[in-house]
Amino acid sequence: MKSSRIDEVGRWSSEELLLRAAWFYYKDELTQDEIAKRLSLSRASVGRLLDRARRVGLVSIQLDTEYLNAFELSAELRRVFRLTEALVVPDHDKEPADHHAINARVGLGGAQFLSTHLRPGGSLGVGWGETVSRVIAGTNFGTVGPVHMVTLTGGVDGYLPTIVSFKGETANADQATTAAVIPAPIHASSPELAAALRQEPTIQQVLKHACEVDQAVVGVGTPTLDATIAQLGYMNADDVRILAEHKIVGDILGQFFDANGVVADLPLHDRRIGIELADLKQIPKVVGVAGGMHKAEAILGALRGGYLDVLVTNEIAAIRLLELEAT
Amino acid sequence: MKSSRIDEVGRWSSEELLLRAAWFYYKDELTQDEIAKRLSLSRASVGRLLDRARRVGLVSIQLDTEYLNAFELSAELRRVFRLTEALVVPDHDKEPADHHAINARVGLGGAQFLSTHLRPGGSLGVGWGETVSRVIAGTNFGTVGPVHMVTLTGGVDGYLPTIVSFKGETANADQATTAAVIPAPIHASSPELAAALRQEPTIQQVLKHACEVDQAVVGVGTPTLDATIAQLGYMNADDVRILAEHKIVGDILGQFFDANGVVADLPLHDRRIGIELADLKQIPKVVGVAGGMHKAEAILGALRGGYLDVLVTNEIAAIRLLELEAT
DNA sequence: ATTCAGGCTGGGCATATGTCAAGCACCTGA
DNA sequence: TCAGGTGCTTGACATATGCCCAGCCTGAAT
Repeated sequence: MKSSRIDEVGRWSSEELLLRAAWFYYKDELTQDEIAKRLSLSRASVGRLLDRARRVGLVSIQLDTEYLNAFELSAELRRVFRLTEALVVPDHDKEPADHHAINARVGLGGAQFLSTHLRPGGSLGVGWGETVSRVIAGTNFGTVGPVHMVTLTGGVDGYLPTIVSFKGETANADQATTAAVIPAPIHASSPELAAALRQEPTIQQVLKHACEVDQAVVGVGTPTLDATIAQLGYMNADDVRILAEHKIVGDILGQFFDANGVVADLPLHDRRIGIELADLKQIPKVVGVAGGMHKAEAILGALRGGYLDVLVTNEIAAIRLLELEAT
Repeated sequence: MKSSRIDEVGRWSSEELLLRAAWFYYKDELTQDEIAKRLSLSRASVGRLLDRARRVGLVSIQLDTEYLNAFELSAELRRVFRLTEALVVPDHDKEPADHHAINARVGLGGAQFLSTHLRPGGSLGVGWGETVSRVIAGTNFGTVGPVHMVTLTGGVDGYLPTIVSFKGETANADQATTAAVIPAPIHASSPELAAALRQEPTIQQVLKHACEVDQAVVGVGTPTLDATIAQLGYMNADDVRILAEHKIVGDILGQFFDANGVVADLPLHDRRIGIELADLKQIPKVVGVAGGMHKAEAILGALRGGYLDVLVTNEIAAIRLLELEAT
């Protein structure tokens, strides 16, 4: 038994073993038992191998874009808001789920979108927020080929560690897929500090790249205390009050806008580090990822402002958006 | 029970239902039981839905290109034969499997390659043969976006019906993905007829397009009676004898070449309808798909002739190729 | 050399999945 | 209207998978 394992398995590296197991299972549709026999290990080990293969992203499951677009709500969103594409992830429960769960689900939708629409060798601007971070975490860059990622704002210290950390996860992806990160928070503690940071050559350079990416993925935030941006301390109750006075409905990349998507003139913006929404508009394909009933008004503002070319959202938000726009 | 099914499920089209089930299962990782509950149908039905979703290609499973390339044999093939890429599909059994099984497996590999390397809006030349037909059948064009396919030779009446038939399978794929087919067999019954067919404007036009595709997928055949081309009656025992006299090792698109990949001057070629191997060389990325011990010499000839930029083969053939080249 | 921690392995059980035969509703043609 | 057929549902069963636990090996610290 042991000798046979050395003969059979021993000469393969751990990665080759993973690959073999995954191929046998997902392509040849062998059962775990059969794989175990052929590889001379226990079925449990094969199960563990497959588990690992899924975790590291060796295997990825995608749904057909055609079908996704055939979803009725998707077609309506495209028509009503003149979007290039719209992806609506179906909800299962009627009752409102918690924000994090929604973000995770919609993030998966964003990942699905990127996985099928990213072009190798292209550049991808990465926005800020929990949902975006979910998107990046869920996207399998290995299947899509080398991509150059650039952050569109500061805020690496918040929700974006996945970008940096993912490089080590896959075997040698770092050769291919690169990431340029703005080394600053999204909001500095004072306007002066923000201005100083914006002058930094390293930051300036990334900002310049950020304006030139061919695709970008951004979240849409709400002007409330439970928003991630507030939870992380970039915004306090006073700020929220001011936002309410200005009739702000939401933000993208930390820039707040009203129901028509017009960016307001706010003190908060002076402390911000990142590209402007005007710059964002110049990016050929901007993918907005946001879901949940509570974000409907914010998303609507973003759509009216024309910042998004593609929207990834969930069912309930899509329905609400169409209701709001119909009235 | 019945009324609830009408309420819940009745208003969704069959396709939306399919999509929902697939999303819940593959993205949200719900169990079939949970999906059944939420969709108000039986678990068995959900199972059937998922089965259908897989069959029509709504869901597709891909392996990470990085890992595939990390496979040791793949790296060696690339190095030794100076290929852009090489995909080696692992074998499970030592004993030689039957040709059809090998073609199916390697074809799946080709499909995996195309799925991750096709570019939407691009054009794909499609060669002739059982393996190529497997590749096309296994490739999910829905996930990759619109592709324009062109046949590189005649022979639709033989092994290529999948190209035509697949259009009806997916919902509205025909809008996006197109296919131009040379309406002729790969070998006409006489040189005169072949010449006449080659003059046909419709055929000429497709041939012209065929030379201009940016990618192509072709098989590699052997000069033997059990080859598909012979089985379908395009070649008889006499032809095979002549091929042997000319020291032919294999063919691509019905053009036969020797161990160095040099195309021989054969009467058989006068009856052929399709682009020349010289034209094939001009295509930026030519993917060769062929596997099995018995095809090693043929593949080696093709590689020496420099016709292929990418090779998809199986393990045993890869090992044999490297052995042959080493001596 | 010894001991301990950590990680991996294989067995066994609970759960999830694939599949079959029987039954039911709906459609069709007489 | 009714008999027969078609296709879908259901429940039950066989199989496959996920998961936990105890045992083993390995490597490091003492």
